[in-house]
Amino acid sequence: MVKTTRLTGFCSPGDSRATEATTATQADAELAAFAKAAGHPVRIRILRMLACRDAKMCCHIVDELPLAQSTVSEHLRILRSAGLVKANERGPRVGYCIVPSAWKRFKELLNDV
Amino acid sequence: MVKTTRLTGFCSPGDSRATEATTATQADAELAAFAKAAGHPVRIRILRMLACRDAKMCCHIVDELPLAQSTVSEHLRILRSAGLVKANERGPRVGYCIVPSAWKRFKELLNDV
DNA sequence: GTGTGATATCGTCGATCGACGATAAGCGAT
DNA sequence: ATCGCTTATCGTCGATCGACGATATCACAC
Repeated sequence: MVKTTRLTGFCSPGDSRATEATTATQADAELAAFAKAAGHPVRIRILRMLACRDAKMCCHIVDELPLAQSTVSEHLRILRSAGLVKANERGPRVGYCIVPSAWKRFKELLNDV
Repeated sequence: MVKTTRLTGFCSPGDSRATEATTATQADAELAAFAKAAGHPVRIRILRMLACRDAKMCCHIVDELPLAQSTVSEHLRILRSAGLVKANERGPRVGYCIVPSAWKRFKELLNDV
């Protein structure tokens, strides 16, 4: 009988998952997506670079890393598709910067676990 | 000349990466390892379960997830090898719980970026 | 237009992930 | 000692990752 009741309502008095397990699943996916994007040393390093100076250019990042340009571009694409970074397209020279709201949300989701 | 000076000392007044870029690389790897371990919805969900009630058993987790026992065990192994979770072995019944210090360190590293 | 420098994208390759079933190993109860 | 329950490990398979070189795209200078 324990298993049929599904152990619902065990958790903290938080509102987030009070309704249903399905609600939490969405937040889980969101947090997991952020974490996955951040789950590589090179991407952490890139994020750190961007946090220091806003709108760094891709070639600057390439210069500081022992990686091919295409590889760096790929890491930037991953960070961008996760919403952690955005590109201020200004011609062929793209300025990258962190998206503060996404970064904040990432931390909040982590703190809510 | 910009490249030779390595852009040191640009970042936040945090003490952690004040010394050198090499220091940051180590922190990058540590944070990336945490993030990578957390970078899967199922593992986030498991962490959430463990945060609610300390020392949950593996079979309870399996009951709540639409996954095979071996798969859940594998996710737990990943979380354990990242140091985020530890197992209180008590015979065949293993109680899993979060390692608060590791969790705290994860958040701190994230905040330091 | 043509050339140049900066990025993005494509195709490929080996490595790792994520899932599963099957099996082994461990303790507790019978 | 044996059975049953719980967990870990192994082997496998398809999917995705991470790296690269080559190529395409784009805005600006000329």
